[in-house]
Amino acid sequence: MSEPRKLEVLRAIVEDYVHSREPVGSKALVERHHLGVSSATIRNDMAALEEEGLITAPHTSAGRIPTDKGYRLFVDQISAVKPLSPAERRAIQSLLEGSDDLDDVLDRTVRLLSQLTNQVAVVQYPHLSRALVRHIEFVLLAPRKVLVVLIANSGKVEQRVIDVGQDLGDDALAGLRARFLGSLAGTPLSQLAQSLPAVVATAAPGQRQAAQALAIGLEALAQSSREERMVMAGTANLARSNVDFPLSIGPVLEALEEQVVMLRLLSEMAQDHRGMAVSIGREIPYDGLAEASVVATGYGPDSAAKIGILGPTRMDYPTTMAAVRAVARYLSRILGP
Amino acid sequence: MSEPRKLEVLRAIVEDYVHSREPVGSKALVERHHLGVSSATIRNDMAALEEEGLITAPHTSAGRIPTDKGYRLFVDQISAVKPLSPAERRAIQSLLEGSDDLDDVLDRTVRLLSQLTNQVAVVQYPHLSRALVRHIEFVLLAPRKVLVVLIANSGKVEQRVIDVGQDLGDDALAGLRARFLGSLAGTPLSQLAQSLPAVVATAAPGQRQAAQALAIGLEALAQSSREERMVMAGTANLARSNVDFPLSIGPVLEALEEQVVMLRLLSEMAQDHRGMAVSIGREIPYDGLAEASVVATGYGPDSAAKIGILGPTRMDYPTTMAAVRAVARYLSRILGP
DNA sequence: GTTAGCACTTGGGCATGTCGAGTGCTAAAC
DNA sequence: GTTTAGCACTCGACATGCCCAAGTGCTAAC
Repeated sequence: MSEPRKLEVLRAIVEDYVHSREPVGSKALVERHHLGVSSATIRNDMAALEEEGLITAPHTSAGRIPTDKGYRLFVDQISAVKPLSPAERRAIQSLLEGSDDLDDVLDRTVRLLSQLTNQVAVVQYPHLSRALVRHIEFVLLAPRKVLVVLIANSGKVEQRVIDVGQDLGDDALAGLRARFLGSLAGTPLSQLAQSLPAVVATAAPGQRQAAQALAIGLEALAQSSREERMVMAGTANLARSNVDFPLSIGPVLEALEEQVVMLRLLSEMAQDHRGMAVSIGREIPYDGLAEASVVATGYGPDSAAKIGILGPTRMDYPTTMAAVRAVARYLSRILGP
Repeated sequence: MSEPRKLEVLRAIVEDYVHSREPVGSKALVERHHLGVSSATIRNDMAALEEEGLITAPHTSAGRIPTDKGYRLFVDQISAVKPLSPAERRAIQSLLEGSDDLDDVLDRTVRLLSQLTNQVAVVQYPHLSRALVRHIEFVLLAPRKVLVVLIANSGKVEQRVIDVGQDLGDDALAGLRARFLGSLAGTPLSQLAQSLPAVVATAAPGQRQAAQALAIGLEALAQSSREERMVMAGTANLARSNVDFPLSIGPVLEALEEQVVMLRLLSEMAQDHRGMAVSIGREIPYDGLAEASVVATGYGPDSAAKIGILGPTRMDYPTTMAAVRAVARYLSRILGP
């Protein structure tokens, strides 16, 4: 019983099963693939693979299907990332060019990726922790309500309405703005919290309370831009692969809607030597996604933010990985410096 | 055959069917409701109702289920909007208080509404057409790239990066900003387009090109804040009511994702005398939503923006309408002046 | 206008039987 | 030692036939 052939059999099982959604038997295998041995031999190999926990039989006299572990081995050792078709490359290129607004780019990107893969696509907003303060704006909305706007050099804008706790004139507010902006322009968002007290201390005593409130508002903004967000597209694809989620897609939709879950998941995925991160089935520490897999990769300057797809474990990993990687690369290029 | 009793029969059919999801027959009807007549009489009434197209039988020897038209009559003439339970009122109140950031309020609101109704909840961002220009900010990102920020008195912020087409210093940009802001502060967003050319005309000839580009950017921002957005929650509820969407929920998810569809739908729904807007099944001019109903109502100062839910036609309209209305009222109060 | 009674329709559930795919095992062949 | 052929066995998928309960529509009587 040769080891290479066993892997070959696993590969064939994964490919056939992904293609047909039906448990694949020994006979069908020798017919569809020219393995050069008889079905009986394959049966022996399959028994060994089952012994190792790589495949399993849904019931006694059915073919075998890959387990999570089987997919894992397949992804790690067997499959090669398929190149995209020229048509797909063109689609990516044409769809992502001609727009420089961040929201817009990300929106187009997820839609594209979901169409390309027929799965649910997700993309994290780029991290801003190493972004710098570009501009600060205070706008008086009502006697004590101030709209605080924080603009980063990345082009990201965060805003919030806060109650300053004391009446404040336009002039006083402008003065505070100048004070804050003068001290903080160019400060990394990540260090904003440390720098704020010093600024507050320089404010006139009569404005101290307001200055304090504004500082808290700014800190919250810097915080909330580090606390990430994501965009998503293609949830309708889940319905198509209804059959692949035995329990119904409810829990999956819940997970997707609870963005915190997805964001943590994406953040914690480790990339392999190819730069791809793949989590399969129960490897994902979230019950609702026990039948799902996530394929993701980093993008942007330091590859800190992730883009990826979520689909059933029974998925065409090579093609999907190729699409994710290609889209991530184009996205990096567009957002690039 | 009395007309009032026929309506009563329709009411009973709708209520039972919504409750049990099973076609309801004449015998079960007289048992569950004390109608004071025999099943044979009910059969006659049902035949008449079917004649009028208000109910239909899935197959020969099954009970009847309401048609879209039947639901419509039920909603318009028979049902009374149920009052919410005190617990629900409390839930609404406690969940929506303690936050003044628009995004946050809307996010909490949809989540709440989707939980309350067990349906998909959607809410339009408030219209800004009658909002006024509060503040304008230009930030130089790169030699020719300017981030244009438009802040309305409603607290809404819109931003975009534009290419001004010529190199511009910080000082020049500040000058342009003062010029724009001086002329436009307080202008309704809806009239921004008309006012812009005059401002551009006052710019120094050397900055004319940039001023023009900035004006176009501002106009686009005013436009894009009228072009509305929406927030959504509770899509997982669709999976629960899987059975009610015979074809699968795919098309429904597609419609929801294609926000343009939902926004048009919400905008075009007319409210009835109670202030509620209900679209049932095929009344919705979108094939994917043929099995769905939308219950919505306006909120905010002029009730221009809508909040509502989407679910299967087989839904508990009275309770749902009550929840939507209650949430809309609380939301109006919170956003109110 | 209402009721009782009855013949008729029909989908759903159930038991039964058959078929085919697929397995595991053993013994022989290479 | 590995591969192959053969065979008994298992089990789900499918078709068939059957019966039953629910429900209808109609007619005639109240």
